[in-house]
Amino acid sequence: MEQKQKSEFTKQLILEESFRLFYSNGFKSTSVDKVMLATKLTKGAFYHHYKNKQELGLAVITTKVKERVYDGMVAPLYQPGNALDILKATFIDRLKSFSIHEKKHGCPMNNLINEIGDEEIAYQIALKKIIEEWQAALIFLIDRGKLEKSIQQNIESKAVAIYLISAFEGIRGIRKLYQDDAILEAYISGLSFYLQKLEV
Amino acid sequence: MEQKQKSEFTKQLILEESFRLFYSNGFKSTSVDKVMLATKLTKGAFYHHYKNKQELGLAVITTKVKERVYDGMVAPLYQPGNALDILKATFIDRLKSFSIHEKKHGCPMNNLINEIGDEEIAYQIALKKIIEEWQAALIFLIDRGKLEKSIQQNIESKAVAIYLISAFEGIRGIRKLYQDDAILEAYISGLSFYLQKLEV
DNA sequence: TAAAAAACATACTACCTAGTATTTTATTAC
DNA sequence: GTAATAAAATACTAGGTAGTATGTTTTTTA
Repeated sequence: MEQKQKSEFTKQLILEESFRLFYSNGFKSTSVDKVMLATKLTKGAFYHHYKNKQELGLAVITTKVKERVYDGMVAPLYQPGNALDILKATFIDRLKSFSIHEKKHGCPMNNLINEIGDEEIAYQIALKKIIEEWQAALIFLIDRGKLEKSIQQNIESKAVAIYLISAFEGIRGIRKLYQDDAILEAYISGLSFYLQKLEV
Repeated sequence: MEQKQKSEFTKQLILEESFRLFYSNGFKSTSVDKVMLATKLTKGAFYHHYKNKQELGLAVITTKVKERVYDGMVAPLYQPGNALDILKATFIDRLKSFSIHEKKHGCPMNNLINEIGDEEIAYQIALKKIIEEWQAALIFLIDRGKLEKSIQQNIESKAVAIYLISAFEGIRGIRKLYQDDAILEAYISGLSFYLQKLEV
């Protein structure tokens, strides 16, 4: 049973280093050689654990990228409390909490969507799954807010969910072009106004 | 004077083919060789007109990409008429008018922002310029709408402008993951609700 | 403990990459 | 018409790319 652990450790190591490199330098700019240099293992180890680079890309999306979005943007939506407050907290606080690195390099998911989201159907399916998990959590929260009368009844939960996600991913990209946070503050101001209009 | 025309024609040809290939396959996946194969010229011609691939990338951004955004999303904002109607028309009609190809491959500007927007400051400056031209047009229109009492006085024009742009670019990326327009319809519904809240 | 299998290393292939050096062809200026 | 110059073609370099073939070491199983 020791071999399985070792194998799992290596696969995880490759996953972590490749996520890190994909995020910093992009998917296409990150070669298998570069990933394996970072792990201090060799190409032989890589092709023993993964069929090819696409399989690695998919593994990174379905594990690291998915977990990142889930932890940061999905799980908080299932917490108890006033629905609108949770929306505000999740979207605004998350943005404010980003490191310099995360502001400079944008959203790992959005980067992949725009770099390779139109290339392989397999990538589309994997990335779509993350978006839909996020969307479902938002719809759940908005519906709860309607029931609990903190959010207006007449709005379309799905439309609001998509509009929130779109704007968030959009600004993560745009922020990459700037050296300071002024653009984020404008976004937060725009978002706050929007959320206010959802209030009952 | 015939030589200058020929030179200009070649530069334009290279620009057009590279924009097309960057848009379809991405910037990094498009080699100088591929571009020149499309022009039916050779590498010698390329390096006679451009210093390197970065200079080509910048030229594509400052001409083709910029013009595309200007024609589709900026110029319409300077037309006369009810400000809110113009906002609706520009954002919603533009989205509805996209070809299958444009839906599949997203926004050329947003693709570049997310693929190379964190790599070179030169790219950032060039891309930022387009965003700011767009933003300025939106602020101008929203301010006009306030004056003409079709848009609420108490909103922040800049915040609304950034929120509109973010959501639009965001959905252009997300749409790449899907095979149909349902997600766009949800976005349009979300956008319509938002625009309605700007109304006086 | 020996054979089998898994984990990993080494060495390699075939091809693509940006960019350069040099030559040929077309155009312009005198 | 000829020298100079611009436009473009050809041939090349040095290094990176994904992936393969094969060998070695470690672990498991019988």
